[in-house]
Amino acid sequence: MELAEGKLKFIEAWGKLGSEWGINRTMAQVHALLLVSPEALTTEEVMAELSISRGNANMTLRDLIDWGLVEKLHKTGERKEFFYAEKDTWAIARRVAEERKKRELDPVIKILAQLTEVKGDEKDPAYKTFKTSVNDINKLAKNVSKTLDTMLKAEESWFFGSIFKIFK
Amino acid sequence: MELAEGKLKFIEAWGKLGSEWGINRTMAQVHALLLVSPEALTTEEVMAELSISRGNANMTLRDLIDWGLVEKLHKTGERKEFFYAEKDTWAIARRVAEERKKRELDPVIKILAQLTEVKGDEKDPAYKTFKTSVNDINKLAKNVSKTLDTMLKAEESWFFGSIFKIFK
DNA sequence: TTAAACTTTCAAAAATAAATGAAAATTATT
DNA sequence: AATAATTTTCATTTATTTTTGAAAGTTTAA
Repeated sequence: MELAEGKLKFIEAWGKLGSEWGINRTMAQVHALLLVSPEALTTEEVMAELSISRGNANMTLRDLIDWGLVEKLHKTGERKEFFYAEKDTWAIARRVAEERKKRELDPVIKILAQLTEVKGDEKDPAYKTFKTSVNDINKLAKNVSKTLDTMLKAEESWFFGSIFKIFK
Repeated sequence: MELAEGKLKFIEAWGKLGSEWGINRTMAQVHALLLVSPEALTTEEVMAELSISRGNANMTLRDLIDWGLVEKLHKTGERKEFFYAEKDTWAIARRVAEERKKRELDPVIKILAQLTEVKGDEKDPAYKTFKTSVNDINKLAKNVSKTLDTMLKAEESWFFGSIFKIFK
């Protein structure tokens, strides 16, 4: 396979995975494009490579910056802005996990905590089932949260190395 | 908070979380409803509780069955079908992880494997960056996959218990 | 300060995803 | 076998998400 074809396949695959996980397809594609680009790209270049509009490119790049996955660079003598993607895969995974935890998991945990406070008749099966399900999910969510926190603090080596020693 | 209000809040929160993670909002809501229902419900009941159409209820319930989260029951003397949700939170988490891995992660890993085969000029920065990024992501994806496989085989206690001993 | 270069915004349009509901298909009952 | 109950399908409608592109805003340089 040629580089050009591989690049397209990579961008396509990354975009598909993103959209299946609730991330805008274009955002994932722009990220993929920047990931395989050795140099920082301009908005114009992103627009041309992916055939997207200026507005879309601008908003998507801004989102990627918000996610901490891309940084804006200025080249001396150049007027326009350049965009460069963090290339460290482990750092990327951490940023994404961190951001989604904060944006999505944490709010749910807050609501679950409130729901464990719901009072009712202990004899009522509807109440008992509600309470059990909410309590169990709450416990799971808190454990996931705790595990993520630990992973986020850990170094790359934790994931790529020693962790597997505890698995048979 | 009253049970009725709590139930609504739970269904709403579960639906929102689902939609943020690429799962149809209604599907997550139907799942939430069944999770807090002590008895198996009929299609009619699901339709009424969530104000959705028969077609929607039917398709959603079928999807939940495909995901292995809900089972169809038949009550003696009753003509219609009843739907009951698996209540074990750990089992639910495992089913979801397993299914998404199979449906979404595995295909991407296949593509990444192909992309590591792309040949090119080792002097070309574009090629070098492509190769490095693809290789790194491939390595991460395979590690995630391996970790998930191990978790899927493990027992609940693994997650809720001993794992935390390795964390400080 | 003016004008050109560039970036951002956002209302409207397009694309995509989800829901409806009535008809068709299936299944059970008499 | 006819009919009644129930489930499934799917063309159409509705809702949601994403993209566009032109206008407004901003920055830089002469």
